[in-house]
Amino acid sequence: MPPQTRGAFLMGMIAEVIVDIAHSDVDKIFDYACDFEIAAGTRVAVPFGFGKGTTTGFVIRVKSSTDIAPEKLKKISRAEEDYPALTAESLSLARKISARYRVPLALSLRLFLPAEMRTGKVGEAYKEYARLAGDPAEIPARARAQRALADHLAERGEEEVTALRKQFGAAVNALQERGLLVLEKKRKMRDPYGGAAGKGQAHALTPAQREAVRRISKTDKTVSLLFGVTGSGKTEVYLDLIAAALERGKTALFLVPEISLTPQMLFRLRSRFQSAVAILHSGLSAGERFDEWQRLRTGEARIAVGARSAVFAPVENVGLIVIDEEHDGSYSSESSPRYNTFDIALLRAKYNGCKLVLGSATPAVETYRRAKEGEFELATLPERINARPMPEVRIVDMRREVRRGNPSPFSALLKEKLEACLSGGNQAILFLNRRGYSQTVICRDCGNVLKCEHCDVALTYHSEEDRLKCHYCGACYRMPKACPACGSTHIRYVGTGTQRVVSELKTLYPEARILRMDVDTTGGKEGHYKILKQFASRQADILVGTQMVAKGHDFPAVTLVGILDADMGLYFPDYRSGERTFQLVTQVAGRCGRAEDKGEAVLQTYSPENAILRFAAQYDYEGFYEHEIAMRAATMFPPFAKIVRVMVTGEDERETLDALKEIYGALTQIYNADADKFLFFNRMHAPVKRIQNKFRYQVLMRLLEGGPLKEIYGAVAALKHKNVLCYVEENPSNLS
DNA sequence: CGCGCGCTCGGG
DNA sequence: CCGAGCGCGCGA
Repeated sequence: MPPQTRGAFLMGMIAEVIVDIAHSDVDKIFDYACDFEIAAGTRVAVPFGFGKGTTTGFVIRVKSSTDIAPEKLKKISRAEEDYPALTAESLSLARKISARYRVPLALSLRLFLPAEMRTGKVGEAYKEYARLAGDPAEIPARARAQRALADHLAERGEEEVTALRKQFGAAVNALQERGLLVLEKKRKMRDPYGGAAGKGQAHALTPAQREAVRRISKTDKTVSLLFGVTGSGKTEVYLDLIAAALERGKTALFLVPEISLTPQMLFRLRSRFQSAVAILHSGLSAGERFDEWQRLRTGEARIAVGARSAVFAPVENVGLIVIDEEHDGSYSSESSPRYNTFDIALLRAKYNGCKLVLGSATPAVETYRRAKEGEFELATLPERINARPMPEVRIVDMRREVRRGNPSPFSALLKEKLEACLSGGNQAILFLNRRGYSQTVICRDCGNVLKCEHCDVALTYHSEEDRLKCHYCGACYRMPKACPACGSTHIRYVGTGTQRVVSELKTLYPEARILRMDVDTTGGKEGHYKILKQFASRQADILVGTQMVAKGHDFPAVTLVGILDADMGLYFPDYRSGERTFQLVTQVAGRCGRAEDKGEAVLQTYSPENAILRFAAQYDYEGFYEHEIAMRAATMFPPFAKIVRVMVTGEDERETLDALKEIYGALTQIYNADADKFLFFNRMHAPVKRIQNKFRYQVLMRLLEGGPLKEIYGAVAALKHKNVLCYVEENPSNLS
C-alpha cells in the first residue's frame, strides 16, 4: 500500500481534540479516531494519559487523515452531548483569546460554556404535565373538585402535575383513575424571574433619540459611542436598534454592568421582545443558567442580556452588540483569562460584521477620546427626557463644618434639606462609599490600628455583629476590650461607614424609615432587587448605600441626594481615581429629580476647590474631559501610555520573592531590548503587601504604543513556579 | 541491595 | 493535570 494513502484509508474520521485540562503542558492538539459522525465544537470523552477512565475534551476540527502512527491513535469514547456545545465562532474566538492573553486553549473554550455543564452537575429538567383526555361529562356531579380540575384543564390545555396537586389535591389522582387525564414527562425550562414582564410597547422616540438611532445605523464604523446624560433615554435607543437587528433575522447581545441592574433591564426587554430574551449572569441558579444558555444556543431566544460573561453567549448571526455603562469597572475580568469585555465584543462584532454600541453618561476618558478622534461614531443625547433639568448640586466644605464644631457626618445644609425633603413626603438617597460602621479602629494611647491576621489591611468595625471585619478576605474578629498592643481601653472608631450613617440618622429622625444597601445587606440571589423594590414602593424614606445606589434605577419620589464624602476615591493611588469620582458623583446626583419635583444634591467634601468635583457639580463632562486628558497627556498616563502590572503572589514569601526575581530578570531582558518603549520599569511590593495570607509583589511598567506587550505575556506564561501565581494586568482599575 | 520520594516526561 | 519511570539517598 502506498504510504501516503495509508492514514486516510485506514482511519476514516479523525478529530482534533483539546483536552479540558487548563495546563500549558497539555495545551496542544491531540488527534483521535472517531467511528461515528462528529461535528467540530462537540464535547467528547477520550482516553488520555495513563488513567483507565476518560477525560473530557473539545473537538476543534474534523479531518480525514493524521500523521500520528496508527498504533498510537486512540478512539473517542463517546460524545458528551448530541450537539456541538461550541459554535464555529466560539472556536475561532477562543483561539484568539488564548493567543492574546497567553492562556491554554481549554481555558478560553470554557468561557463559552455554562460552568456547571463541565462538572456534569446540571442537565435538562423534566416535569410531569397533565392534560385532559376523554369526555369530562363522565364525571359525576357530586365530584366537584374533579369537575373543577377538568374545567381548569379545558381552559388551560395542560399544566404541571405538581401545581395541579397543590390546587386540586386528590382530585388529580381520581381523575387519572377515570382515565380522563394523560400524564406526560416534558422538558421544563427553568425561568429566572418567573417570566415577569410588563406589557409595554415601543415608545415613540424623541427627535434626539431618532437621530442617535440614525447615526448609529448609518455609520460604517464598527463602534459607536452613545453619549447621553442620565435620564436621556439611552435604553429606548438600544431597544430600537435591537428591534431592527431582529427584523433582519439576526440576534443581539446586551451587556449590563451589574446583577442588580439586570432584572430591571430584563423587564423592559421582555415587555418589548417577550420570550426572545434570555438572561445570563452569576446570580442565576445552575439550572436556570443552563436552560437560558440552551434557549440561546438553539435559537429559541435571540437576545442575550447579562453581565460580563454574557459576551460569550452561544448565539449565531449576531446583528448588534450593546455595552451599557461602558465605563464600568466590572467589564474587566478578574481571573484568568483577564479579558476586557470590549475586546471580546469587538472580536465578535468583526466576526459577525455587526455594530458595537457603547453607552454611557460619563464615558471612560479613553473611549471619549477615540470617539472625538473619529475612530468611533459619536451619537449624543444632550437632554433629559422632557428637558427636565439635572438636580442642582451644592458643594459643602466639610472643613468648615468641623471648625464649627459639627462632628456628625451630615453638614448643616444637608440636615436642613433632609428635613424639608422628609416633611414634604419625599424620598432621599445618601451615598457613602464605605460599608461597615467605622473605617477602622485605633488605640488612642499608642496609635495601634487593628489589622487583619491574613492581610496587610486595617479592619473595619461592623456594629450589627459587634465584630471587626476584613474587607479583603472577609475574616471576622471579636472586638477587643483593650488594645492588643498596649492594653489601653481607649479604643476609638475612626471614619464613618454606612452602618454609622444609619444609626445617626435614626437618632436624628426617629420617625424616618431607613433602608441600607451595601454588600452586607444584599446577600442572596435577588438581594439588590429586593431592597430597590422596597424603596421604589415607598416602604422607606431614606436609602443609605455604597456605590451600588448609584446605578440606573428610577425613583420618581427622590428629591434629595446626599454625597457624604465625595473625596473618598479621589486620592487613591490610581490614575483613574478622578475619572471614577466624576462618574460616581454624576451618577448619584442623577438618581433624583426624574419626576415633577426638581431634585437637589448636596456634595460634602474636604477639598471643595477640587477641579473634578467642580466639573461634576456642573455636570460638565466636556470640561472634566479636557482637564483630565490634559493631565494624562502631561504625565503620560493612559490613553497616552499603557500601564502594565505583573503581579506575583504566593503564601511562601521566599518562593514568591524567587519568582519575582526570575520574572524580573526575564522582563529586564525585554526592557533592555526595547528601552525606548518604556516610560517606567521597576519591581516593588504591591501597595497592599499581603491579602489572604498571600504576599504580593509586582513589576510595574508603563509602555508606549507598540511596546512589547506580547513578550511580557510570553515571559509570564513561561514562568514555572508551582506555589506562586503570576499574571499580567493591563491598565488595572485597582492598583492596590 | 531495595524501596521511597521527588523530579521529569508524555499523553494522540 | 496525572500517572509512570527513573535516579538518588538512606537504612540494614
